[in-house]
Amino acid sequence: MPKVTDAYLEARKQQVIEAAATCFSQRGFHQTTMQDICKQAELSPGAVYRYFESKEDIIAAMVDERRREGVGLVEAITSRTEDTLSALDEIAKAFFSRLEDPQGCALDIELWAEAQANPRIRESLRVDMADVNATLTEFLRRAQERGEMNPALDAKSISQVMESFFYGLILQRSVDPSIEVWPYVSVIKAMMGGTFWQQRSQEGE
Amino acid sequence: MPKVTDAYLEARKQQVIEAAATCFSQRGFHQTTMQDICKQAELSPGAVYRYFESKEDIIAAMVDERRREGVGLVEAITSRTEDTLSALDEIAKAFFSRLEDPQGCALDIELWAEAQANPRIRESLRVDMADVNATLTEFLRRAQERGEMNPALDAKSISQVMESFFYGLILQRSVDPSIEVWPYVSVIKAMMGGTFWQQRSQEGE
DNA sequence: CAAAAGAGAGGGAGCGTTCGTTTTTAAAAA
DNA sequence: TTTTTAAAAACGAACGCTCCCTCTCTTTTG
Repeated sequence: MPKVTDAYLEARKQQVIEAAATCFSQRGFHQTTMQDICKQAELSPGAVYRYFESKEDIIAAMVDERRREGVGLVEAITSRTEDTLSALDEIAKAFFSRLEDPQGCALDIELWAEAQANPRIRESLRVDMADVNATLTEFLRRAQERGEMNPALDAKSISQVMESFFYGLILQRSVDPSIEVWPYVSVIKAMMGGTFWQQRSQEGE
Repeated sequence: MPKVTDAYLEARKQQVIEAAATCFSQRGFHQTTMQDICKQAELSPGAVYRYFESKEDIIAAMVDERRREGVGLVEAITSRTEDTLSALDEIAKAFFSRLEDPQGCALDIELWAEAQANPRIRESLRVDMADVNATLTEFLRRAQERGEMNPALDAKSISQVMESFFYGLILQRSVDPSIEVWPYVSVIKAMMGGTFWQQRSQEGE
């Protein structure tokens, strides 16, 4: 009879996940201790273990949360924006605005490393990346059909290169945060604009 | 009087570093134990600790080794090849051939994660990446001066984008090894060719 | 033969996790 | 409303285990 609301339980879970995310981004998965997470969450070990079975369970929950956040992004934009150029612009803006969150970037990098040896995380990440890539690829393919983009290039590969623009900058900025985003983006625009659309190759920037 | 040759000592050190690299690429830095490394190197803990003061010391030594390997690469190519296009081709070939080494790629990813929380590794990596970027930037700048490339774009940013081509593919292939390199490279070539050189924008691939 | 090199059991610390206890909760009883 | 009550939730000391590293002893070396 004395049972707290589901919302309360959910809030506690969130509390742990957020605390874990903070710790993980600062010290990495395997260097943060349960004590670290407990202290950050202001909860005792006993309480934390009511909500998660193990440390690995917390990692996985945190990954799934980040996954849910990111996946719908490209889908939402490509489905509501019909103009190719402005859709790509929006996608770029959405992706690169994630660079403003250093904790999120640090977690992403930590995640890539963890995925190497942890099949559970690896599979989560694989599905996530495959989803994003499939959506983007389909969008580019339609643009090619409409004659807006060079049809000689493999749409899937183009998506992969576009994703690399983003992943690569995350990595480089994680080592040297002084790297400016804007000049980097203008190079991308020049590359995209000059190659994909059959128009004059010089557009300024 | 009973002292083994310096070459012998050096060989033992190498033996440990290589064993560590194997373990690290399979299980990650913090999940491989000293016992793992000892077993892989076929040496006892006592022997290993004659050559390295700590586990962290082994990690750092391994990083420095990889660093030395990679740094001279771009420098060698840009200094000996005067033709811009063929130099870029060679650089691309050199970089992407590193993808053939899955252990090396896994180590790189592990390293990026480790650099987040480990200042010693971070600094190593930062210097390394800055060196490569500086060499590539200087090369591109000269090409711009010669009028071979669009001078409106920031050479340093172009270098960073080019590095992203490589880093991004390492990451994507670490999660999904079935990704093909060749179609990816042909997209890069289209992007580079169409934008940087002032010539007809359509070249096939 | 004496010093260097290697072996490997074990110390000490710290980790993830458990579990007996205490506190809080919300419904039932007064 | 106020009091009671029993289950849920939280606490935190401590367990067992594993890890890094040391230290003594043995083997190898020139």
